[in-house]
This record gives sequence, structure tokens and C-alpha cells, in this order.
Amino acid sequence: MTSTNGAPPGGGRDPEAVSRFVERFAGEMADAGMQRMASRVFAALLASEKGSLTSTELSEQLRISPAAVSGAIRYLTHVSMVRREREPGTRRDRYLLHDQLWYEAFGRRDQILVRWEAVLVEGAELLGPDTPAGRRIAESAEFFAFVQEEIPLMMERWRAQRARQREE
Amino acid sequence: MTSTNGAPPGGGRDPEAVSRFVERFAGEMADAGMQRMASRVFAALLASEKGSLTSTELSEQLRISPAAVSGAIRYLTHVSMVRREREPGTRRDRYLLHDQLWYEAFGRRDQILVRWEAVLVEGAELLGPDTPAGRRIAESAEFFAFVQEEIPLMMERWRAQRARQREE
DNA sequence: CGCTCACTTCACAAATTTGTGAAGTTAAGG
DNA sequence: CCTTAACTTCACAAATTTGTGAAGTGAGCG
Repeated sequence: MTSTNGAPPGGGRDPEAVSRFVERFAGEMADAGMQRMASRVFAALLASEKGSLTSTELSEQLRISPAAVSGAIRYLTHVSMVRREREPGTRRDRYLLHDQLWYEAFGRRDQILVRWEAVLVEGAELLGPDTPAGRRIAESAEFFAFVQEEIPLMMERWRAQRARQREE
Repeated sequence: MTSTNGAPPGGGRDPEAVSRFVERFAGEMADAGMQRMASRVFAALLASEKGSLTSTELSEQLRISPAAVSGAIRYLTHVSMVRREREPGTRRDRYLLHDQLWYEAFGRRDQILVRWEAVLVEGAELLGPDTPAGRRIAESAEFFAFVQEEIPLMMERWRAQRARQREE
């Protein structure tokens, strides 16, 4: 393996390259609909040494104002992707990734499905089960109900696979 | 059952109520990150009698310009949620929902996961497998690989369940 | 107790996104 | 072929979203 890819020779981090990764992944998340600053903060945490950073560190690394960090963190904690912790003996907060990272994120998605299903069930009633539109909408509602059942099962399989890999 | 809910007495559609449903569901989709006009057009098609409408019908029902319809349809066809068909003998296009509606939509989501995984794999190499950050990112990549395997299986189960319900 | 530091909130300016009208393109129909 | 209808593209205006600086809040330290 050469040093044109992978970890740099010295074993240290190449901040420039890490930043490119952060911005690249944040870009993907933003494309998928997540707020831009929230995406950047999340990506920065993901690429951070310990999976946690302080507000000041985020502000400096991403070149954004403390206010922007605050806004992003508000969103990320709201959707349970990040946890806040006071750094003992200081007046600094640390923002941490959840360890069961994607578990949390998907749990949140689930909430969306609940709302969608509810609206669709109402719509299906409105149109009536004897109409094509009513049936179409009812089927959509059933699909989202189905997915809601499936996701926890899927996450359980992930947890199991993860545990297996860890003990190898 | 009373007429305060469900299909109206006459058996016909209540355009006012249908419109409320359309806007309500479109709102949910928009909240989840989909373009607003695309959401509205999609919802209108979902609630339409035959699962298809012409550009003019969409334009009138949603009170938007033909240009807006055009833009929304461009997006929806791009992501395979809607199909375009020329209405024979006229110069009108009809826009149709795919019959395997959510099947298509989820297939598209899959594409996103492919890209995310690729970026993460690169990031993991960059940080190195001997670092916490590298391992964290590698695990994320593995998670998305896992989900990519799971989704087709899940959709297959949905197809099967659907088929079972239909023949009952 | 009062100062200071770390973060948050707020009002606003900048940037981006969105939808429109108007002009352009294509194809059906005479 | 010329007209016209149906849709698309484009440039721009409007609306929305986003991020900032400045003021505010409150916890820790002296």
C-alpha cells in the first residue's frame, strides 16, 4: 500500500484530507434532505478522534459561528443523533455521537412513517374503500405499516450481526 | 357510519376534502425532504380517480403554472415515481403513478445508500483501521451495506404479503 | 456576590430555492 | 406547410431558508 491513499505515513491525521471527507459526507447527507449545518456537524463528529467535540472545536474546524453550531446541535439532539454532556470541571459542553449511531437515526425515521400512515388512513376513509383512489391510498397506508414492523426486526438483525463480528 | 367522516353520502368525491388530504400528505412528504411541488403533484396523483392526471388537470387542481407542473414531473419521473404516457389521439401527456408505487420509490433510496457507503469506505481508509475514527466510519459503511442487502428482502416480503392479501 | 466564560436566542442580512411569465420547441390537425 | 395546442426552458422576482453578529442567560470561579 502506498501513501497516496489510506492513513498518512506518520500515522497522524491529515486535517486537510479529513476536512475533505467531512465536507463530502456532509454533502451527501444534505442532498438526502438533512439541514446543511447539521450535516456538517454530524460528519465532523463522525470523523473526530473520540466521536465527540466541543462547541468551540466545531466552530473552528468548520469555520462557522457559535450560533450555527448551537442551531445544528439543537436539531441533532432533537433527532437523537447526538448527545450533550457537560465536561466535568469546566463550563464546556461536549457533543457525542450515540454509540448505537444508526440505530437512533432509524428510530427517528420511524416516527415519520407513523405520521404518514395516519394521514393515509384518513385519506383512504375519505375516498372510500369502494373507489380506486381509496384502495390505492389504503394500500399505501398498509405499506407504511408493514415497513414500521420490519424496521425493528432489521435493526435487531444488525445488532446481532454486529455482536457476532465483535466477538470474532 | 355518519357522513361526518368517510366517503360523502352521494358516493361522489368532495373536491374540497380531497384537496385538503392532498395538501396534508404533500406537507408530510415535503417535511421529509421532498421538493414541495413534486410532493403536491405526487399527492394529487395518489388521490386521483385513476392514478393519472394530465398536465392541465394538475395545473388547475393545484393552482400552479404549467411550468411548475413540468418541473415537478421532471423530478418525479427522474426518481421513477411517475411515468409519462402520451394520451393516444391527442397531444396531451398523462402522468401515471407506478403500480408498484413504493417499490420504485424505495429502489431509488437504495441508490443513495450506495453513494453513502462509498464515501464512508474511503473515509475509513483515510483515517486508518487502527484509529477509533477509522473504525467508527468503517462500521457506518458496513451498516449501509447491511441495509442495502435488507431492503430487497423486505420488498420481496411486501410483495408476497400483498399477493396473499389479494387472493383472499 | 459579581465577573467571566460558554453557550443560546434573536433580529436581520445574505444566499439559496422556488415558482412564474414569456419565449421556445415539438407535433397534431387542418 | 401553416396553425395551434401542449409542454418545456429560461431569466427573473418572490419567498424561504440559512447563518451571522449582538445581546442575553446562567453556571462556575474567585
